[in-house]
Amino acid sequence: MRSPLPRAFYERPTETVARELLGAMLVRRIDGVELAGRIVETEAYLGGDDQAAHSYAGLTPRTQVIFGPGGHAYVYFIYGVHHCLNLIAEAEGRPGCVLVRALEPVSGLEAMRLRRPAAKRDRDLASGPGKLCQALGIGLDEYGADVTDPAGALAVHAPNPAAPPDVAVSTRVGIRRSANLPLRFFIRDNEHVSRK
DNA sequence: CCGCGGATCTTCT
DNA sequence: GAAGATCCGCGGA
Repeated sequence: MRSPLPRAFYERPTETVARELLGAMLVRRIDGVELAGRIVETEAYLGGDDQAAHSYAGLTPRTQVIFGPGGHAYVYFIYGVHHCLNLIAEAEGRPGCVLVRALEPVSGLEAMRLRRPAAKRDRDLASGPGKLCQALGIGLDEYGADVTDPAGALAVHAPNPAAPPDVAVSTRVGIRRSANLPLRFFIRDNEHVSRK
């Protein structure tokens, strides 16, 4: 009997949440099937003076959920093509979110392959923020979803405490502003990380 | 393996 | 108008 990580896990400093999400299991129920992947890469987007964060522009219809309580999903559409999934950190009233950048597929691989026809190998299924949303069928319908809800279609389960990941840190990928901050976390030498 | 450009929508200047 | 937390197919080495 598994249960999702509680809200208290998320309502902590964003960097801590980003680091400790490594190794956790993202579980997606869709079309009667359960898909799951281990989180192997994340990035923290902070409140305050992090100019790369969407919340830097203030509270807007799009960024509303980032200012709400922790443990909810922030999904947005980018480049007219892809969706990206974030998990909200910090308590209500304080912005902060964690971009889920890559998963190691664990179950439901057949369904993931059907959703990702461009993936030639299994390491292409979810090794990027847009790829993993496509693999798991995550879109704007999941905006605001409560990932601490055991009955929800999207949930996150605790990592195995007996196998703590070897965590590496770098600058974030694909941004221009506040680009020099060490806010990207990934599991060292994992084949499913989006890039070196 | 590496670099380049197109796709195509939302948000902000 | 333009940039953007991206991905993919193509061509060349």
